[in-house]
Amino acid sequence: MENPLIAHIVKTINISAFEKQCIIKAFKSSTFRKKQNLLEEGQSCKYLFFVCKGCLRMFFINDKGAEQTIQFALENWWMTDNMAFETGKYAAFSIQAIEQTEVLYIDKQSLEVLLEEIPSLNKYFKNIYHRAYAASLMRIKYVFSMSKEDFYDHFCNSYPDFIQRIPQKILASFLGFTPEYLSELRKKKLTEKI
Amino acid sequence: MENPLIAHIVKTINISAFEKQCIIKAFKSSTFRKKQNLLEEGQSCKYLFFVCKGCLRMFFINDKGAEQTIQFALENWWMTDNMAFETGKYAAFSIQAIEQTEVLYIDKQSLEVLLEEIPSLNKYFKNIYHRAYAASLMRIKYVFSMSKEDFYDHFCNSYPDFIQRIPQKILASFLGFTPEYLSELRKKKLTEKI
DNA sequence: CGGATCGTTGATCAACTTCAACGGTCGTGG
DNA sequence: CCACGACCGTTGAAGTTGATCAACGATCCG
Repeated sequence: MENPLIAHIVKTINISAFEKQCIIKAFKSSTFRKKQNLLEEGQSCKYLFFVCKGCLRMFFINDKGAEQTIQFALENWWMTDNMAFETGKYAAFSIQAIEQTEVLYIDKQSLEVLLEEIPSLNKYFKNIYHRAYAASLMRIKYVFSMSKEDFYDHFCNSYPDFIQRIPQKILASFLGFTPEYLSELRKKKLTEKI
Repeated sequence: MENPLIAHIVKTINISAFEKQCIIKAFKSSTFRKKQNLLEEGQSCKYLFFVCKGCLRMFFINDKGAEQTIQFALENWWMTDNMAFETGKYAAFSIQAIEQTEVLYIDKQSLEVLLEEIPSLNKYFKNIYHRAYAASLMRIKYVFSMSKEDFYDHFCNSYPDFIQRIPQKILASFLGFTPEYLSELRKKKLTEKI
């Protein structure tokens, strides 16, 4: 029975059994229940999280006082406030469990030690960030090129099973519109289908 | 007189004189004139570009046939269609010079060889993508939390000298609205200042 | 059972787009 | 070097999209 993080790492780089042990030792594990915060906006961001099971979301409070979700992390995704984790400054975002979620986590100093011990991990993380960056640009592309309605359709088609797992309020804020408007769209889809 | 790429790399990692030579040899240089394309949407994306001087933009054609700019690359920035460069699939974006621009560029195979020769470059690129990813998330944050007017103000305040360099049409599409509306905003700012 | 939160509905309103038209400027070919 | 065409920025009128606000029923959780 292997650690999901190790399983994920060996998809991109080769590591020895000893290195696997180093990695396993460097991470701690924890479970968060629904709605529990892993990080709060304005606090310092100590950890980098890897989702083994469950689902996280990253959000911030906008000028109207509403929670604005900006991304999700499912199984095998990394999540932290990258800027804050790296620089030691205060977090611009909060991270919260959407459902009960098991994570592995590591602090910055331990991560640096680990990267010294296993330099090839730099390649692994290079790939992780590379993909995350590319995905993020595609997201910007979609935001700008689609109407809110099309954006909703596109999301439903791309992640049909995932929309079942998240409250509509959160989905609405992720897509960039109000829960009321989402409600209207859903109604429209229903009448269209009949 | 040092190569700007080398100067940029040594800010994050230490490399030997020999390694510097390897890097210099691996890249080719080229100059593109204003409006010239470095990459076209739908074609294969062969190169990764590093801007030595000038300015590039990445854009795509939206469903209304208009060019939608999604990011810029100034001096010391990397740019390519990451997804297409990595996977070998067709580019989702075009890349164009906004002004006369000098770049260094490398193809995927040469880059892979170089990364084998100088593994510490993985760390350098890890940092590049990490920062690009974080910046991209901040951009999404701004898009969602600000009105178009505030977004425009924010951009003007953040890059006061850069707005002089780009046509308004391109700036409007980058900010996600029409040139007509940008024109209205500009007029409004002028009357407000008096 | 009771309170809080969530999704829904409808009316009103503001932000932004669309379209068409005009003057200015830039670059290109003669 | 001039003249022409193409493109760019601007204006204003009319039209859409999506936000806001308030109110109600449903559901979840303690």
